[in-house]
Amino acid sequence: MSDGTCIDCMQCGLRDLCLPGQVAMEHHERLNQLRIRRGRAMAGQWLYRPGDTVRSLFTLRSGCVKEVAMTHLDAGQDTECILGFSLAGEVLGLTRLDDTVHDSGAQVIADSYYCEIPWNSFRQLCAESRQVSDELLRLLARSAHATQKTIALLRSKDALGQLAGFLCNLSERFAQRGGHPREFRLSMSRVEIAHYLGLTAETVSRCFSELARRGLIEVHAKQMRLLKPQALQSLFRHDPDCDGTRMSMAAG
Amino acid sequence: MSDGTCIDCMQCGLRDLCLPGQVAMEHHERLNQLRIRRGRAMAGQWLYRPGDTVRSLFTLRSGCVKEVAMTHLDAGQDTECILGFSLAGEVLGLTRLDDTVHDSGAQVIADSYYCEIPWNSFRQLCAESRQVSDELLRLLARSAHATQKTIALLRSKDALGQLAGFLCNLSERFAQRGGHPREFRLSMSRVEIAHYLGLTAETVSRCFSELARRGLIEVHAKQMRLLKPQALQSLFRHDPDCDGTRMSMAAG
DNA sequence: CGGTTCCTTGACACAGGTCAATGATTGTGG
DNA sequence: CCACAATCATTGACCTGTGTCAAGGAACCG
Repeated sequence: MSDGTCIDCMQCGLRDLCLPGQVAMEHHERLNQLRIRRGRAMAGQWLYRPGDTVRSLFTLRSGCVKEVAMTHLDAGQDTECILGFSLAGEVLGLTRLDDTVHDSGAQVIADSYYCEIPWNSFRQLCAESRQVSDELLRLLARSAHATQKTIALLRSKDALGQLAGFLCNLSERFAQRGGHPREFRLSMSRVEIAHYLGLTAETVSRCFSELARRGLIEVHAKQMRLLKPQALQSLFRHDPDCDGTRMSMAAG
Repeated sequence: MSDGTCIDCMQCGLRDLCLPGQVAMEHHERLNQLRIRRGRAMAGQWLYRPGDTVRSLFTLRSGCVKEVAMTHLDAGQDTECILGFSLAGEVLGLTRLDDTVHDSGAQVIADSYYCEIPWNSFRQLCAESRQVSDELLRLLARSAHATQKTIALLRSKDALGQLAGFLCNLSERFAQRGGHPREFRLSMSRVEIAHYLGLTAETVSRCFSELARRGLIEVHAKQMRLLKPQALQSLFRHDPDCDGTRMSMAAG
C-alpha cells in the first residue's frame, strides 16, 4: 500500500517538490508520514478563503484554480482582483507561510483533483531533510519569480501585448507539465482573464479576435491554438519587427 | 570585536532576518562566520546586473535601490520595467535563489550603504539553525506577499488610485522601519515611479498635482507629506466614501 | 427545448499617452 | 558665490486605446 502511494506521487505535480531528482527512497517513506489528503473540488468551491487559518499546502493534480485578493468579496465578482491561475501540477498557498491567516482566496474554476499537505508535518520533513528544504526554497523562489513575470505582463503597454504574453505564459506552463504547448483549453472565462490582466471582458474578446485576424492564433470558444508563438512573444515584448502587417519567418 | 559586530547587526535591517526576536546569542556568534561584507554604492551603480551569477543576498542599510527587469537594458531607460524599489532595512536578491544567474538587475538610485551576505554560508547557517531557516522562509513568504500587493496596485483602475496606493505603500514601509509614516523623501524620480506603475512621467506629475489640489498631500520637489492617509487609502481601494468632491483631472 | 450564462461586436466617451513648451532643481566650473 | 548647463518636473493641447453601454449570438445545462 505504501508502495502504491509512492508510485502515485511519482505521477503527481508534487514529485518536483518532494523528489528533487535523485532523492533517496527514504524520503518516499517519510512522505507517507505527511498524511497527504487527496481531494476533489468542483468549479466554484474554495480551497481556502480569505481569513481561513493557514494549515496546508495544495498541489493541483488536475483542473484549474484562481487566486483572488480580498477586495470586497461580498459585492459579487465585479471588483475581484485575480492574482493568478494555478494549473495542474502547480503548488498553491506558498505566499502566506509566515502568517496564520490567508488574505487571499483560492477558488476552483475547473473541476479539480488536488492534494492537501499539512503544513506542520511538511515543515517537519524540511527540518529532517536538507534536500526537501532545498526544494521548498526553490519552489518559493520560483513562485516569487513567476509573480515578477506577472508584473512585467501587467505593464505591457497595450492590451494586445498583454493577452499575447498571457497566452505565451500558459503555453510555457502547459509545456513544462507535459501538455501541448500550442494547443490547450482555457479553463478561465474572458471575465477572469480580464480581471487578471486588469482589462475588461470586451477588450479581451476584441484582442482574441484581433490576434485571430492576424493569423497568430485560432480560437474556438475556449479551445486555443497558437499558430505563431514567436510573433506572440515579440508582440508581448514590444519588439519592433512584428508590429506591422508583415511577419517574417514562421518559426516551425 | 565579535561583540561589536553583533551590536551593529542589532541596528541594521538584517536583524529581522537573523534575529526573529528571541534567537539565542549563539546565532550572533554564527553570524560572524557568514563573512558579511559591508559596502557603499553611489547612485547609478549596480549591486548586480542581469546575467550575473547569484552569489549573495543584500540588505540595504540606507539609500534606495530599484530592481529592473531584463528587457532591453541596452536601449537607454525608455523601456525599462521596474519591478520594485528597496528601501533601507529591506532585503534584495531573494527571487533567484534557485538559479545561478540573475535575470533582473539592482541599480542604486540614492547613495546607499548595504551588507552583502554570501549565499553559500548563509545557506549553511540555515541548515544548522531551525530558527534561521524559519526566518528565511518568512522573508521569502513576505517578499512574495509584497509582490502580490504590487500586482493589486498595478491593477487599480485609475492612475490617481495607483499613485495613492504607491504612497501608502511607501508610508507603511517607512513606518515599519522606524521612519516617519507621513513625511518622507522620494528617492526615485517621476520617470521611475511611472515605469514602476506602468504610467508616464507626465501622468505621475499630473496626479501628484491633483492629489495636492485635493488637499491629500503636500509635495515640494521630492519631499512628500501625507495629509490624509485615510483618503489616499480609500482612493486606492475604490471605496465610495472617498472625499465627496468629484473632480475631473483632465486639463481641458 | 428554453433559459441562463458566456462571448462577440459596435458606437461613443474619457483617461491617459504623446508631443511640446516652460519652469524648477541640481550640479559644475569660474 | 554666481552663472551656466543639464536634468527633472510641471502644465497644456491634442489624439489614441480602452472602458462603458447596449444589442445580439453562441454555448451550455437542466
